[in-house]
Amino acid sequence: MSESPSQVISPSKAAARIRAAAVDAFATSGYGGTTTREIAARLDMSPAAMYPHYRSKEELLFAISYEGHTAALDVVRNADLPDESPSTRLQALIGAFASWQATHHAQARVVQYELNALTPEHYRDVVKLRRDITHIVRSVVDAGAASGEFTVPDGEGVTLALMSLCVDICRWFPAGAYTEPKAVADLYAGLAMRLVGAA
Amino acid sequence: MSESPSQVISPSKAAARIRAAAVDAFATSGYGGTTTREIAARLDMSPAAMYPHYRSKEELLFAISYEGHTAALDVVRNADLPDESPSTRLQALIGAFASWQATHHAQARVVQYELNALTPEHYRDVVKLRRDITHIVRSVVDAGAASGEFTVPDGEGVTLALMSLCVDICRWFPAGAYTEPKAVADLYAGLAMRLVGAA
DNA sequence: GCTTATTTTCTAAGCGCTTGCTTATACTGA
DNA sequence: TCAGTATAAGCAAGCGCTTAGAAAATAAGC
Repeated sequence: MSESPSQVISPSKAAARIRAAAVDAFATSGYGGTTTREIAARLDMSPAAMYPHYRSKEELLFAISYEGHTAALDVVRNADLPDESPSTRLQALIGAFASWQATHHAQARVVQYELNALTPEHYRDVVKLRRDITHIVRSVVDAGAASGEFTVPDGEGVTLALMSLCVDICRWFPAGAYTEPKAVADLYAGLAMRLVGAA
Repeated sequence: MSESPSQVISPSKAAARIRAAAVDAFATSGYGGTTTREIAARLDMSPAAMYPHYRSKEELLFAISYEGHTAALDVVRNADLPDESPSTRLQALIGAFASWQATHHAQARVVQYELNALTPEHYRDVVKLRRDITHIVRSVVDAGAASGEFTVPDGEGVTLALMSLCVDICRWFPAGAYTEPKAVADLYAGLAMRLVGAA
């Protein structure tokens, strides 16, 4: 019997430092392009220092990925305002999600782009969380369409585009005039209104 | 004196096969996670077979990256219809660009995500081409805003979003109901109209 | 509160294997 | 005939990970 996914994110301070160093390294050089020695070097530790905390390089990636996905899901969950109008809800949702992607763009990059370096089981654990996030967005899109507040010919397509926009932030942020997460959040909340054809 | 970037894409048939095998490998495992032996194995060749064609793994990546960027730029250039209205132009542009990203999603993935495995010089060569593509989209957005056909509070932000949407296709395509490039092209041409606030 | 016992986390060393790439040499089609 | 393309063999360096044992943190006993 293996431990549950949520137990994988060790609460220890040293483990958190290792994850942070690994995020920077993975975001810069990719998972396959990063050596365990390089992660250790960033912390002035010996190459073996990681192993009491994570049994393998892949398990370290999984901890980062799982932590990132739960954090993003929490942000989206907490941003939702079920009693408000679909327009208000969607703006809050997209603004919060976009802001998280911008603020944590290095972590987001690892989380989004290194998924298929995970073992199949770990991949499945993480995909579940991704589906949860998409589902929240989708339900607000559908609520707006049902109330007539949005004009949405294709809920799946619009949701895909909304998610895609936010997820891609970590690839380009920061750029041009958009160097602050708040600026990206405001831009994307407005564009989301346009995408769903809100009044 | 080094050769010009465009000479790097060898016209030989064997070189093209090597690039194709490398695209699949890089798209699956990332640049750092792919070995030159693995690329050779996909072609049933010896590990040394690549070196008469490309002097290093990085040069192979550059050839793929440069070829992909010029192909995408050509597609966008040829899709533009300078005599038409901004709405027609933007739909043609985004439709063609999105379609290319979907059709060549493996190549696009390497092209978009492995940029910083390139040497600084090679990186600069490629970034020039990226700017050219963005500039074409931007000029159509501005033309529509100038003519009053579009309502665009922030041309930079909208252009950023349009490019981001298209570039991210290679991450998720195919998915759900969107398994054909044409379906993605049509969806995105319509969404582009919404993003620029077209009538 | 101080010592002792226990557990956890680290390092130094290194194992077996793989890496990108080179060399020397043979083959092949124009 | 001969440049271009392939191969077999292999080098120096680097890889993920393991081990043995030192050091440091934590818990227990008095």
